[in-house]
Amino acid sequence: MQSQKLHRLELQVMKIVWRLGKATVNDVRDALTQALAYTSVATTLSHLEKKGFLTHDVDGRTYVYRPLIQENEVSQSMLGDLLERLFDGSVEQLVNTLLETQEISPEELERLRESIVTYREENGDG
Amino acid sequence: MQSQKLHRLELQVMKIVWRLGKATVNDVRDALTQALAYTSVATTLSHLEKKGFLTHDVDGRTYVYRPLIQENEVSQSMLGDLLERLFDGSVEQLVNTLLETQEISPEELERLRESIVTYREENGDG
DNA sequence: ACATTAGTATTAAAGCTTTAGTAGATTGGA
DNA sequence: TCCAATCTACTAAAGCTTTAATACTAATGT
Repeated sequence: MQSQKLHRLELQVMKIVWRLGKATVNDVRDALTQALAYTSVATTLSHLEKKGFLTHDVDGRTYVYRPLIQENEVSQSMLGDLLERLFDGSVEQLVNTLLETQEISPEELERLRESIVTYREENGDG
Repeated sequence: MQSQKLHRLELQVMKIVWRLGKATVNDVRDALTQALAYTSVATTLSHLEKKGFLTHDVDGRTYVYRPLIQENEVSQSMLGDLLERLFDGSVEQLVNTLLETQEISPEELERLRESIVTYREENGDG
């Protein structure tokens, strides 16, 4: 299995493909917020395919790319990586940093608390 | 203010300097897990200084580096960056991904819950 | 058939971090 | 004084992503 780490542009592009389900170069290009040459997008898609994140079907002359890896898998991998590198694996430290920094509404805090309680009931000492 | 984003080696080095409070090239080199040439470490420290993360005092001929930025500041910045890029700013999504992936003990779950409740009381609707 | 359009493949430049060699300077010991 | 050790400064190579130009190919319209 490859590293599952995506760089800035690669991640942007993957996010678009995940959202659309499948996408051509132009689909991706149109969805990007920044202006990029057609060939730049094509190269990036090609790289992502070579790295095993995408594959393509052919429609006429056009490549239609689709994900070979799920967004969740990449999210978990990259978040886990940051957890190690930044917080020495301490989930608590990470969450506390999050609480300190982000402005979180009471409603979201309540949902967070519920998530934790639910998770604890499902996996915990029960 | 600069970007406050540190790359792999830069972060490793900063972590050592943060931990030690101040450090020479050899201090950092000894603390690194991987073997690196003296000059590689020196160059990295020099880069970090140029970027404004460190400064140095002179002790004899030797530079003694010390942080100009706190670990917490960098952690917040980099975590916030990942939050945006990976989870579109949704703290909930991030935390849920964390819960799914990491094996968290019942004790740690309880502490997480308490953190959230405490935070809510301090900042919330109260 | 031919020109135009719209694709992909190839190649490479630009910009970045990482890594380290070499040179120059300074200190300390014999 | 001179040699060895040790430090920084300078330079640059290697490896990476990003960006895009150019070349080539296939389809389309007239």
